[in-house]
Amino acid sequence: MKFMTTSSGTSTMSCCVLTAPLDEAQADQLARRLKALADPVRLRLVSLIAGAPAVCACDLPAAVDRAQPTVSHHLGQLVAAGIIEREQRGKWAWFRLVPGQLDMIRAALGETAEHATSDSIGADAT
Amino acid sequence: MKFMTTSSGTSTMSCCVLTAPLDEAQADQLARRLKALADPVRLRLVSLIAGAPAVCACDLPAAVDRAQPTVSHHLGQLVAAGIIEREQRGKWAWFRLVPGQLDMIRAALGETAEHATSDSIGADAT
DNA sequence: AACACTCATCGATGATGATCGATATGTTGC
DNA sequence: GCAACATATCGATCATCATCGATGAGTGTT
Repeated sequence: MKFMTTSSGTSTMSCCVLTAPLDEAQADQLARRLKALADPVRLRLVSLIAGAPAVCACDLPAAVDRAQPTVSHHLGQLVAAGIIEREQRGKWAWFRLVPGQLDMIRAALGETAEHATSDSIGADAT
Repeated sequence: MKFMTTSSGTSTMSCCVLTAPLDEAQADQLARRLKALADPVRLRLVSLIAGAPAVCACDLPAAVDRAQPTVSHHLGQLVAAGIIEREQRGKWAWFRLVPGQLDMIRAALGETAEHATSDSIGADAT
């Protein structure tokens, strides 16, 4: 019942969902990052921020049609998840993607997986 | 405020977060799939199911250390999201990955993105 | 210093979700 | 048909979360 866990600390995320059963720590870590992305408003924020080298927070409430505190809340979640980063620039806050983070998440979801396409589904089920 | 949406019905998900700002429909769709994955128990279920051509539901409650109704609930969510599929095999239910679904999600998160790495962050911020 | 502006934090609220015991549905074997 | 088993559904509970008005903290301007 217990798997051989590798006890990955905080940022290893060994490899991917498809190669070996995730242990609890790996699953928690990946789930935390996916949860940060799994919201329509946050996805749109990420895609807006990804569209330019950096984006001013002042433009975002109108762009996603949400109140300023709501946007600030979502941006905070994305920063906490390490997906975007914040830079104060005088009166304004600018956000940009943290390079490689989205790719890490994508990689954790399956590298370039090319299995799971058998058709007989199971061998002996009485 | 309104983008030119392509009104993608149920499975288009045009391209990816990184190429153009997602409209609300695209963001909703992708968020729904990511939400289905963004839970530690479901991630472990997916990785277990991915490890074999098919997996019997009877093995899963013990494998993820949750009660049977809880596991059934999570499996239902994954099926509803189109990530796994169910097949009744006599008394047992077998689950397997739906080929290509995880890859679709990965693709929506960025194809093979290679931008967002400038350093000056914004040009004029008076 | 007083003001205007940008953005984060606080506090409240309504919605969504994870969990599991109890139960219903469906299957196998007698 | 009945007992035994596998799995889904129901109902309740507790936790998490999205949202926004009000407010606070920081910055630039006059």
